[in-house]
Amino acid sequence: MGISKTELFVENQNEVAQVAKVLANPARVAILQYISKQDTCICSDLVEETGLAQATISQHLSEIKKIGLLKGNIQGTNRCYCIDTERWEALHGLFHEFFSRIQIQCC
Amino acid sequence: MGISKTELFVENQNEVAQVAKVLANPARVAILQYISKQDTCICSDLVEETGLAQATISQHLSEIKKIGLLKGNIQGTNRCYCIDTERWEALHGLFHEFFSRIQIQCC
DNA sequence: AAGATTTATCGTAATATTGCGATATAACAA
DNA sequence: TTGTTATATCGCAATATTACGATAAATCTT
Repeated sequence: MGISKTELFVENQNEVAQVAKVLANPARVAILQYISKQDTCICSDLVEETGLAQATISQHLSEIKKIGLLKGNIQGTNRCYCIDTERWEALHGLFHEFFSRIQIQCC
Repeated sequence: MGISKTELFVENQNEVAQVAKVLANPARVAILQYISKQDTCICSDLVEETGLAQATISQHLSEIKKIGLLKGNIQGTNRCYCIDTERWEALHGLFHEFFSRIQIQCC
């Protein structure tokens, strides 16, 4: 296999899982943190910052982009990768809700 | 490859990633939600509930267990899987912090 | 135009994940 | 003890992920 049976689950569960999958790699966590901390937004010092190859970083960025977390202003050769605030807050809410909805009254 | 270079990243980043990996599958999300909603805690109607095979559910439970989210009271044949409240709240905090720490001042 | 710089994409190897059937293990019931 | 029920583990096949080098594409510099 290697493929999740998404059709068995409700949309919310699949969405949590899909976003979690993007966060499920320390490089992508680091990339998100790094991008957010740059005033300048002139990115891909990420290669130097993380020690990963440029191709690898580019791939990770595209995974992050897929869930709508990146807003890129392309300024010539230096792409400017920025976090999409609205989307970020939406995902924050998604996870907050997930963690809050659990009722623990058990054993 | 297929293996993340965890040595390149700080502990916090690896921890977020490790937990996210567990949440990165809709079956595990569903299992967590289901377990939390049961007053009774007599689990593994999970097989019937999710439509996945028993072996698969058992495997997912063991992944969830690995990050400390399950407290199992074994009562005879019916294992009782329960969510570990403290751990749950700790992970809630971990993700809340992750989402909050991002400063968005960019582009 | 020609070279330099930056990012994206392709192809590939190594490893991980997902899901399942078959079987093992453990505890209860009769 | 024997059978039943519930869960765990093993082995496997299909697919996904991770990382990288090589190369393409795009833009800037001169």
